[in-house]
Amino acid sequence: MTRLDHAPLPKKSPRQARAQATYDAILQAAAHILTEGGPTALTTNLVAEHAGVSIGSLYQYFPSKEAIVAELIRDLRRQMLDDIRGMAAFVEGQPLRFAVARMIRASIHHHVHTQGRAEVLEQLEHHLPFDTETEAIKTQIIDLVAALLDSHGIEQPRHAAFDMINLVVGMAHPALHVGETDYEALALRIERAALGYLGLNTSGSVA
Amino acid sequence: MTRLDHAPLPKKSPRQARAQATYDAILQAAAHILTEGGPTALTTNLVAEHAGVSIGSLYQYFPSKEAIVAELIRDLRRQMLDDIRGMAAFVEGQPLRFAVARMIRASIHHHVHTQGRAEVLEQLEHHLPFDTETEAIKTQIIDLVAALLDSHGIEQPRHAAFDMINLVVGMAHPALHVGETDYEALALRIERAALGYLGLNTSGSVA
Amino acid sequence: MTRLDHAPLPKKSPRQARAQATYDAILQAAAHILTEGGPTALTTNLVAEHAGVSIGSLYQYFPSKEAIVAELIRDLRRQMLDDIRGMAAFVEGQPLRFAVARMIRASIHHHVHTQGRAEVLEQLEHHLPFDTETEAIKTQIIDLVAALLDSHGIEQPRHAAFDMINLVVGMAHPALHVGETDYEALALRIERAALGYLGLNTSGSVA
Amino acid sequence: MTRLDHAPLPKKSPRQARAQATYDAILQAAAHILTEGGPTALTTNLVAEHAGVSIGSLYQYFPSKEAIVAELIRDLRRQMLDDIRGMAAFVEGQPLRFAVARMIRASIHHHVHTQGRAEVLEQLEHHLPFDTETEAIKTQIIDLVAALLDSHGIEQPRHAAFDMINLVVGMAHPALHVGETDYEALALRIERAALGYLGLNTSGSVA
DNA sequence: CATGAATGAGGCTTCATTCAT
DNA sequence: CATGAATGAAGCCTCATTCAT
Repeated sequence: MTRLDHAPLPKKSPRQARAQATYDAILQAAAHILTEGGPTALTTNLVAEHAGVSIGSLYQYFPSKEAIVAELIRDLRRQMLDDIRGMAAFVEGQPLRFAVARMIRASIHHHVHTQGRAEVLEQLEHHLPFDTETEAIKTQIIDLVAALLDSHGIEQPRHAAFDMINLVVGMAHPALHVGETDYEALALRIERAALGYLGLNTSGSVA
Repeated sequence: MTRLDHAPLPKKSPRQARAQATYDAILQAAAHILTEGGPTALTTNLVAEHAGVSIGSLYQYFPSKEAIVAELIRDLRRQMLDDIRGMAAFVEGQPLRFAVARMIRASIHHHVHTQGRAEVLEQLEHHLPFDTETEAIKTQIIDLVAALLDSHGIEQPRHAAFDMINLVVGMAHPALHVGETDYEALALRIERAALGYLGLNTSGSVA
Repeated sequence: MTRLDHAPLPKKSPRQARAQATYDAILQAAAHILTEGGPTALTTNLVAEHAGVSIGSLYQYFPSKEAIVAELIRDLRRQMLDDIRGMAAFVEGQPLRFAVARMIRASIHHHVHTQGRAEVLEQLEHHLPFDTETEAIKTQIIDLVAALLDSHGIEQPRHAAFDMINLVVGMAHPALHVGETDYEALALRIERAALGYLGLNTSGSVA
Repeated sequence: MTRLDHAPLPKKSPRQARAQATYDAILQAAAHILTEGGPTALTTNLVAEHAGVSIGSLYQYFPSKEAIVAELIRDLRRQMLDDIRGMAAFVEGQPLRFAVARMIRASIHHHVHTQGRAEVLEQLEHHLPFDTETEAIKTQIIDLVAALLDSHGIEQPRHAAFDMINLVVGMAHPALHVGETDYEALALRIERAALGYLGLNTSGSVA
């Protein structure tokens, strides 16, 4: 159960257009199977079939099944980072309340958009060898949020960023999972908790 | 994709003392393997071996591997319910702030106590057939918290209970996973979010 | 694949009434399971359960599963022999045509009466070690029929007896299996073949 | 106890020459094991071993053990149908006596040729889910014989075909099983019964 | 490079049988 | 003797991966 092996990287960077297409098809197929059938449904043969390539070809592009999952995770994290980057740029110079509101909506949007892919992949990530790039991205995400909080004078910004992300995800994810569709109402509820955490007194009370 | 099958129940209730010991040993072994090696490490043969019984004995008590996991989940939920019951009784008549503080500590304690078992089991629960008892317990947990919140005048208490539980678990769980050991500090941070959610203004600000 | 081992005999002759009851209950349970669920449904534990005894007790009376089946087969053959004996006595001194007619009806009756038990048991018999008693009974059955035929001047009576039995069973069994319920019509059809075999010209033609 | 499931079909038709060889080897091995050791000897691992392929390969071509047996049965029935077709064409326009004689010899030949495979497979067929193709073939066989009988003015030709087939098989099969090798003598005995059944008076009597 | 046939370790489960109580 | 807990060999099957064509 070593957790220190080298993370599985894609075997080779696709040089040609066709190769790139195959590569992408495999990832898409894997993502699709994962969201539809869960982790146990993800078999290399099924992925190859869905991707319309032979099992042999699949192994040309990925050294192992884990490598596919790892790449899926990296993709997701990259996209997350991009979203957060965009959001951070957008709220630059705006008051903290506004920034927090944006962040929460962005998070909800992200979850809805990736429709459950995030859930399964995060589960699988736990049982994958440590991946440098993924960790780097996660660090960047924390850093971005921390910088944002720091610029508003929040103490221990990295700590706070960690908590904030967990708070938002922790509340949004189960609600969405259970079928909640009123995203704005959900966002407002999460906002109360987030602002409370940050010590920004909210005007009214639920009680 | 049926989710309506019969939930896997233990096959046969142990009548002799020896049987009870075997039964317990199997569950303990399974829990141990799950926390140490994750879902993929959980094989029936390994469970039997760790439990010090034959594979045949394992199948005397559980009709399938899933049934073991299902029972583990039920155990966890029952324990959760007990903890919450105790907590609810303890905070009876106390102010909401106090109740919330207790609830958060209880939750953290529970997580620490079950050391990650909760995480894996919740993941696995998603891919198991619907289990009436487990769902019943979860409902009772929500009901208890909802009643608590309701007694303090919180609006939409069931909704709030759902959010509160996710908030607490969502924040506590990753922090503990990452190795945080200052439980009191963690509790205080979660408290700020919780009180904010409930609209109970906190005195100071982080900023 | 030796076929020469000793046939499995019941472990001990039951001396007491209770023992006899248990012994019978086991055989009945086995017969029932066999007719209902076929050979694959016959497991020792299930037999014990149906018989209302513990698996340990079952093994007090029968040394193995095969022994149960072997006893079931012996039972069936004994009953067959009895039926044929009765029939042979009944047709004593009657013309051959009459005897044949009786024999056919008796055979059909026997099959209907044991409702499929005969089929399954005959199949199983092929894969059981040679059983002296069963073979002895089968010989006696042939002998009885042969004597009957001989008394009517049929040549090579043992050979003819063998053929006659197969003819009757071979025609009756599939027809009954397919659901034929007009036993008399079936008997008449078989009779034509039997009489033809024996060289007793039938009055009319099907054509 | 459903009998309405899909019949087990071979999983994947072999595209390469190597594949076809593997496919055939599996079926041959299964047939061999079945005739030598009976149903209980037929294990997937043994089949794979005898076929000289890995167990994985076996499951590339057959989704289950039952599927192998089902295919063996279909093979046998197809071959039977072919034999009967040839025989029917051959006796076209010939007198019924001649046709019957041919049919009986063909049947004996078929049994000898498939050396007991028929016996075991017919037994196993009872415990297999309904197979459309097999049933279709059986119907065609009956139809062919019925047409033959009908062309000779036999009443209720389908009924008669059913009886005739059972008569012939019912007599031939046990005799051959018991080791009879004088096929012509056997054929003549069966002929007497068959002609008797059809109402074609035989010249002499056994008596 | 693509293909897909082949591999085989290993997972789940059954069930005849033994044996301590 | 009865009980039923325990055993474990052995069967069925999956699926990640390799390799000849």
